[in-house]
Amino acid sequence: MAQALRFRQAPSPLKASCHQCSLSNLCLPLAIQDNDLDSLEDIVQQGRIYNRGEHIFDQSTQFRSCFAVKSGSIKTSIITESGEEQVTGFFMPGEIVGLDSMSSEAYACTAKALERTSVCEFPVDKLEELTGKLPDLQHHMYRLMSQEIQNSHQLAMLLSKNTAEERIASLLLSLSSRFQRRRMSPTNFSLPMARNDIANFLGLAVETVSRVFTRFQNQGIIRARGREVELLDVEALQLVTREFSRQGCQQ
Amino acid sequence: MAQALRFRQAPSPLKASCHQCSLSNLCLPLAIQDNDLDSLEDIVQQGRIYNRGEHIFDQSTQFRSCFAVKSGSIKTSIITESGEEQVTGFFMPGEIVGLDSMSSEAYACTAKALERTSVCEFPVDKLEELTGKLPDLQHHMYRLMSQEIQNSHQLAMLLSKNTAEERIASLLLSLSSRFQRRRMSPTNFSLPMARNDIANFLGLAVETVSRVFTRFQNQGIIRARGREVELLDVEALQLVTREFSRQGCQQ
DNA sequence: GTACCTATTTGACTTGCATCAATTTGGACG
DNA sequence: CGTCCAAATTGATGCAAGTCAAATAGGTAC
Repeated sequence: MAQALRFRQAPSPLKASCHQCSLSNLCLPLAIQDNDLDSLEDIVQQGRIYNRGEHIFDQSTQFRSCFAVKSGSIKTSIITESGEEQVTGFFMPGEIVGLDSMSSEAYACTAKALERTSVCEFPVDKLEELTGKLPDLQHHMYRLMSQEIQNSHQLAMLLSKNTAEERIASLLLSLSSRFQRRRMSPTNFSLPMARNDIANFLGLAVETVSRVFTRFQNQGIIRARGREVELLDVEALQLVTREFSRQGCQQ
Repeated sequence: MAQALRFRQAPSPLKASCHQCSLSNLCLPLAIQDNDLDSLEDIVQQGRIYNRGEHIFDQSTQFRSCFAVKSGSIKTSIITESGEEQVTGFFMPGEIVGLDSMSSEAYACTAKALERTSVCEFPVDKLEELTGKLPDLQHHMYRLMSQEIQNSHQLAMLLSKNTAEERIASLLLSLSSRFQRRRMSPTNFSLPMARNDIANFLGLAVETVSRVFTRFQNQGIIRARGREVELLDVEALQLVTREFSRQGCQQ
C-alpha cells in the first residue's frame, strides 16, 4: 500500500504528483481511492508552462490528450470555415479541457492560455485504458462529460432566452462560485479574460458588455476597474439572472 | 459463437434483440464486435411504447437509464425554476437520450415523445459495468458524449452568431442528413416537431419561424405544408447557413 | 357534418442590441 | 517618461426579431 511518508523531493520532470497537488479535491483524483492514485500518476504527464496567448492545442490537429488546468486559465474556441471565432468555454484550475474532442481523431476546438498557465496532460489512450480498470474513474469521466453537456445546454439557454444583463450576471456568478470552490474570495477577483472574450462567449458585442458593466457599477451591484471585479451585491446579481421571469415589474 | 440461424420468433418481452435490430449500425451495437453483442443484449431492456406527448423520463426524478430511440422521435427540454422551457435536443431512431444526466442522481432534463415512439432502455449501473469490460463500448460512450458536447457547442454558436434564416436552414439540413443516415429521403420528410418546438430550440419566436418558412417557400428553396417538408434546393440552404460570412452581398 | 380547441400564419408596431464612429485608458517598451 | 498600439468606454443610429393582435387552417370528438 503506497501511502504515508513520501519525501518532499522534486518529482521526475515528466511525472506529475497528484498526491501533492493542491487541486486533488477538484481534479480527477477526486474520483479515486488513495491507493489507485499511483496508477493515475503513472499516466499523467507534467505539462509545460504556457505564456499568455500560447496554444495548448489547436483545432483539427491530432487529438492526443486531455488537460487539467493546474494554474492560470484557458479559453477554448471553435473557428468556423468562414473564420468566425466562437468561445466555447473558460477553464480554471482543477477543470479538465479537451473532453469535447473525445469523439474524433482531431481536436474539436483550440485551447489558448489566457495568462501564464500550467497544465497536467492525460494521454487519452492511456486514460481510456485506466478507466477500463478503475470503475470509479470511469464513472467520474462520465460525470465530467455529462456535466459539460449540461453546462453547454445552460449556455444555450442563456443565449436564446436571456438579455445582455442576465447573461453577464450569470457569468459573474459562475466565476464567483468557481473561485469560491478554490477557497478564494467569491466577491473579489480578477477576470482572466478580456471583454472581447466575454462578449464572444455570451453572444454579445463588446460595446454591450462594456455598457452593462458600467450600468451594474452605477447601480452599485459591482465595482469594476479593468479586469479587477468586486461583487458588491451578490443577491442583486442573482436577482438579475432570474429577472426575465418577472411579470410586470417596473423600474 | 452466437451468430447465424436465429429463428424469427418473438423475443422475450423484456429483452431486446440487438442482433435483429435494423438500427444496429447506428446505435450502440455499432461499436462492438458481434460476439460481444450478447452481453449488450443482456442488459438492454425492451422499453414500452410511448404515445405522443408521453414522458419517457422527467427532470429531477431519479436517474436510472439511458434510452435508445427505436422508432418515432423524442424531444428533451429543461425547465427552469421560473417555469420557462428550453428545448435542448431532438432525438431520432438510433440516437441515445439521457447522456446529459450521467453526472447526477437525477435526470437533467425531461424527455417527451413527439409521436408514437418506442425505445430500448440501458440501465446505467449495468451499462457502466459493461463498458468497464468492453473497451470498444467504453470508447464509443466517450465518443457519443463528446459528440453531444460538440453538438451543443454548435447550437450555442448558432444561437449567438446566426440569423433566424441561418438557424432554420441549419436545422433543416441537420434533420435531412439524419434522415439520410437511416436511408430515408433526405429531401422529403415530415418534421416530427411543432413550430413551437423549433422556435424554442432555436431561440426564436414562433412567428419568426413561420415567417422564415414562408420566405424560404417563396424563394423556391423549400416546399412546406404543415409538417411535411420538401427541400427543393439543398445547395441554396447550405448557402444560407454560411451566409453570415458574406461580405457585401446585396439581394 | 359541426363544434371546439390548438397550431400556424400574417400584419403592424416596438425594442434591445448591433453597428458605426470617436474617445479614453492602459500596458509594453525603448 | 513619452510613444505606440490594443483594449475599453461612450455616444448616436439602424435593424432584425420580438411582441401584440387577429385571421386562418388542422385536427379531434361528438
